[in-house]
Parts: sequence; C-alpha cells; structure tokens
Amino acid sequence: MAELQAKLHERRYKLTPQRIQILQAFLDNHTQHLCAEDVYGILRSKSSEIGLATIYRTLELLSELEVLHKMDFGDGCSRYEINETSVPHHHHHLICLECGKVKEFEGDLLETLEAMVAEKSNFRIVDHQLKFYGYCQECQKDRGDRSE
Amino acid sequence: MAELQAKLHERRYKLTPQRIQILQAFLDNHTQHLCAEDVYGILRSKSSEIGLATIYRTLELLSELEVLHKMDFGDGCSRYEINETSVPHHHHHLICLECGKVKEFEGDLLETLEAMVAEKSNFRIVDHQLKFYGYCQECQKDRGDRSE
DNA sequence: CTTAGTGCAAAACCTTTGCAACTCT
DNA sequence: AGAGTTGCAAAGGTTTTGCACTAAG
Repeated sequence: MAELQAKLHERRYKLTPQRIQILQAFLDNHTQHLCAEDVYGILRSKSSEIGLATIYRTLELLSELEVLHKMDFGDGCSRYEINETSVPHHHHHLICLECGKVKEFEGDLLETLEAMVAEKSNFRIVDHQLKFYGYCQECQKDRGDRSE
Repeated sequence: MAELQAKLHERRYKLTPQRIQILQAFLDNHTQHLCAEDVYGILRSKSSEIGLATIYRTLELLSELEVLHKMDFGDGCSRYEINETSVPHHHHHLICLECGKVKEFEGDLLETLEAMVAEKSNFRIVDHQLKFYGYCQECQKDRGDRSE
C-alpha cells in the first residue's frame, strides 16, 4: 500500500480513497482473481459509492504501474491479481474446464526454454504465461472420471 | 474437410455451405489466427451472403468438435486456429507487446512439467497453453532496443 | 417432411469515453 | 488554484439470442 503511494507520487498521480479501496479489495482477497465487477460488488457491499467506470480506470492504471497483473481466463472478462514484485516468482494457473475454478501452481521451470525461444525468434521476451486446462478433483468425480 | 463432414455426421449436425466456407477460410489462411470478424470479411469479400451470427455459431461448434481451437491474445476478440489432430503437436505463441504480432513457436517441452503438476494438484490435465510476451525484432529497433 | 441451420435485428455483455462536478496536492 | 479524478450516462465493441424463414438429411 505504501508502494502504491510511492508509485502514484512518482508519476504525479493522486492517492484517492477510491484507489486505496480498490487495492485494499485485492489485499483482502489475495487468493482470488477479481474482475472489475467483483471489485464493484465488494466495495458496494461495504457501502462505498464508487462507480464502475472508476474501477475500470483504476484497474488499468494499477496494471500500468505493475501493482496488479491483468489476466484472461476465457470467461469473458479481465481478471487481476496482485503483482508480487519482491520476488520475480512466476506462478501459473490450472483452469477447470467444468466449473471454471482456477488453482495456482508455483514454480518456474521455463527460463531455459524462454532463453531458447528468445534466441531463435529474435524476440526480446519480457514475460510468459502458462495455463493448464483440465478437470479438478471434484469435477472428475461428478463426471464419473471418464476419459473425455 | 472430410474430417469435418465425419464429425458433423456423427452428431447429426448438417453440412451446410456456410460451414464449409468457414472452414475453407481457415484452410486458406492457415498462417493466421482469424477472429469472427476476419472470417466475415473474408467470406463477404468472396461475395458470400453469410451472416455474422452464423459465423459465431459455427466457430463455437467447430471448437466443440475440436476442428478449431479457440485462443485469446488479449486483443478483445476470440481468435481461432485449425486444430492439427494428426500429431498432438503443441505449438506456442510469442506475442509482441508493441505491434501485437503473433509468432508461432514449435516444440513441446512441457510433458514432464504437466505430469508433475497433474500429480500435485489432482487435476486431470488435458491441455496447456504457453504464451511468451516480448518485443519482436522490428519493434525492438523502433523502440531503440531500450530495456524497458 | 422433419429437424437443424440461417439471417436479421435486437439484446446482452463488458469496457471505454465525454463531461460537469469534485478533490487531492 | 490547478491538474488530475470521479460518477454518471451514453456510446463502443464483441458476442448471444429470438424468431420467422430456409434448407439439409
């Protein structure tokens, strides 16, 4: 949160109650991947008068400042998570094709691959994203664990 | 294309001119990742009277049939590519953050990782997707190849 | 013939934008 | 005071849906 203040100040942006509330929502729900509508719901339920447009604008801003990280899980809206800047810890996501649940997976074994790809392609690679799709334990049961 | 006919027949779906045209568009442009609007443009320019809704419905259907593969490159629309069923060849994508260009990268070194993740998470993993983000050769030049 | 598929227009989403009022610094 | 920020409402873009009509099997 102090980090937010610093980053805003650095670029002459203002520290408003709305921005604080939005970041707080992510701090309070750091296990989830919130979308704009989620944040809106959370803040409204705390009797905040915030507007949805402000949330969209703030999420975009916080992504630019690298405080949040924008992600897409294919459910029709952009989702965000806090960007843990301390360590360049890459975690990836398992997405259940049945219920949509998203589970995180720690570990980054892709550095060597990334270096190879960078060399072959002449891209300067700055990030990567790995997603696994499958069926979570509960949905395997529900589906009778059949192979399709 | 014969494969399409077989898969449609199997599920009592009909082989319509529209469905043929849409698949043909992908066959004719197999280097690109077309979105609904792209397909619409291509077919309209070939004086087809097809409707956009039909394209959306067909893209969804062909994804279900695993003839196409739905992807998201974060540009606001879903893009599709032909699903090469012959070999389970996994290719991945390099996305230029500057110009949006998408380059493909062959190779699948993720099997062992996938198996590890599956075991730890109790997910039954059926697919994965890896994206690298960076700057392509041209955009590196334009940006003066600076490190940000 | 029967059922599925089509085209159109309208609706449903998510997201962005214009603008007057407002508020951090 | 002044630049940035907000909330609202309207507009934008993509995707979905209802429905009468058409066409594949």
